[in-house]
Amino acid sequence: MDDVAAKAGVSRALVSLVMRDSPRVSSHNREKVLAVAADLGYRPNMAARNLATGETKTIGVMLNDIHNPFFTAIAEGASTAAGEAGMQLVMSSGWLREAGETEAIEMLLGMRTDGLLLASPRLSDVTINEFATQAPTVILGVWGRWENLDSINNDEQHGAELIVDHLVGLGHTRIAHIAGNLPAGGQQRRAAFAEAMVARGLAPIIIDGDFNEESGYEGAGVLMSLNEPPTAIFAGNDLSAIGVLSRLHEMGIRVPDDVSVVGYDDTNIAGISAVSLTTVHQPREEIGFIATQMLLERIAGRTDDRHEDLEPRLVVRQTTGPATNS
Amino acid sequence: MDDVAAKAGVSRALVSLVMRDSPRVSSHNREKVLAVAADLGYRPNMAARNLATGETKTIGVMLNDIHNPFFTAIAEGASTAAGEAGMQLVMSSGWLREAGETEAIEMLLGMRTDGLLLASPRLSDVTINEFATQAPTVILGVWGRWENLDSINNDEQHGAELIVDHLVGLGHTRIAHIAGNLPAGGQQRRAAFAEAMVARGLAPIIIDGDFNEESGYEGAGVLMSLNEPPTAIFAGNDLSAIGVLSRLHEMGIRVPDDVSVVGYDDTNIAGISAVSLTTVHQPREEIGFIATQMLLERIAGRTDDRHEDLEPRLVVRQTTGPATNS
DNA sequence: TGCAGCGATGAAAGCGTTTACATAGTGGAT
DNA sequence: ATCCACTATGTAAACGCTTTCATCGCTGCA
Repeated sequence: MDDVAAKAGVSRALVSLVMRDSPRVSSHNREKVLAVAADLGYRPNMAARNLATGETKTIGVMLNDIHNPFFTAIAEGASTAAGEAGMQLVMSSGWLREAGETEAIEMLLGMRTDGLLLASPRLSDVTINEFATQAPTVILGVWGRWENLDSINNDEQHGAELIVDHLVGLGHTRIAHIAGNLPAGGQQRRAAFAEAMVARGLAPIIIDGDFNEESGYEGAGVLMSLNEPPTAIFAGNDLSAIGVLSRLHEMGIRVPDDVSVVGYDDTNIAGISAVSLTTVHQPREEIGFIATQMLLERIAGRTDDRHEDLEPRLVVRQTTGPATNS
Repeated sequence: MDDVAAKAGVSRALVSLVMRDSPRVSSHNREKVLAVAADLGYRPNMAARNLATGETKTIGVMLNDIHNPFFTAIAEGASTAAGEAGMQLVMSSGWLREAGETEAIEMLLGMRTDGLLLASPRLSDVTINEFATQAPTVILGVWGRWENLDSINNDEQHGAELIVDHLVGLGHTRIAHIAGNLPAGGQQRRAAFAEAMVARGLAPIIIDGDFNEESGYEGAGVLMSLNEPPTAIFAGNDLSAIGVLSRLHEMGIRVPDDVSVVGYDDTNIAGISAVSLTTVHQPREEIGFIATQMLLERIAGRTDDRHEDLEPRLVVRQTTGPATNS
């Protein structure tokens, strides 16, 4: 900074003003300083600025799993909202491991991002509430007892009902669910499914999994080897539905002729014609966008907790069809 | 920090030593300090530490497009390598826009990450070489005249030959390529394709696109409306191949009966049974892993440039088949 | 008894900014 | 000439840590 000031023939203070583009600088000097800075490759040291101002103009995003297009879409929405507010995004992924998430969040907290956006963390309520005391936080995709943070969620109840109704309407009665694994969410999706089934007098078939392809793949294998295999499978999310499709395909089981498959999230994979997965739509970019706006409000000083619920919508494609009587 | 020192009844210096887990601290005091720190929710301020030490123990990763599973796989490999070396990863995405990439890199440079990993940037050679003077840099996925940085690449020449040979072997002669858009790469893949075709006495059909679904979708539409449409389409990467498949499906064109489709990268989408895309395999995680190791070496002081070339391998699945005589 | 070595201390400088403040120079309007 | 608004300057403190250095008390060993 000294170098720039010297070479531009102005004071350090002025350079500082220019770098923060303050309006109280003559355009003449502004340009001069910027030119010299570019020439010298000078770039303000964010660490120093951060130390001095106490803010980083950065929001930290922890994504449950960067492999899942659902989360990258959320990141995209977040990026847009942050950009509009002149903020940067720092992303980190939990890599589907609890320890990975903790590390990622610790890092973000360590770098003192102005806020924290947690996309479907698998940590416990308690842990998350604790993190939330350290920085303005918005969490999305999981239900829990939140304190001191905003949340934005999908109405799991309704989503599960949409799916069950759709399948029941097609004549299915043996419907299975490959559940995902999100402790903090209190297994809402799984519970909602069970409830919806029971409410219709049907027995919920549920096996454990995780929100990835492997567990869909494994789960489908398990389910189809039952004495009375299900005629429809509701996977925890699109990714695991893809796994289910692969396994069924390998087993020579036709979809939807023999078995119907439903996902959740409506990621772009679901829309591919070759896949054409029936799923529940969630406005992904919008979720990220709104969540970030809520976070910005919180950073700006809002202190009351806000909890938003988004209505899911069923998208019927070609992986669901009438049940075969067997 | 003062608070922790006070509450633990030790000096600030000692707390500092503990936080950096220096061996010169008695285990008694270490535990005590750690306990107090956890209790108080104290976490060293990275900005301050960074200012004092001049290093961040962080490597910045700029991904061409976070939506593309190819890049997230690379990030995963990078994360593993970084983790082993006690470093953190900060990711940012270029969102397929040049300005987005510049911003992302500027941010990483601003936060003074110890190194820069650029995954298929679309910026010009000149720009990238300039950035590389500011921090140890490794670039991957693009060919260019690099100075002062390491690179790791795919042998495009060979990859294109594999594809062309495969298709020609199936009897195809009208083979089209939907090119991607990476200025710095000098359009290597496109050139390699053209060369391979010409070498076999065939006319290369090439249209412009970008490495995403949309451009595959658009491109397929354009290609199939030609008077003499191609019998095989080589998309720039898997993502755009997916777009091609969708468009063909919509147009009622059967794959591979009417038209064969080939991708590039062998992302996990390609492997889905429902898609089963013939493509060229690249060891994604490994690329990220190796690139990060090279970067770590560079950070550690190596100054000579290293350029690695990885051999591609054709994975034949079900989107390619014999050419129909038409 | 003396000495080495270890663990700990306290003080102080430094990292690169921002920020507040007091000061000063330059026109232009009055 | 006088005054004001505007732009710029110089200084100094502060941000929260690391690092160095001289010092010190303790333990155990020769």
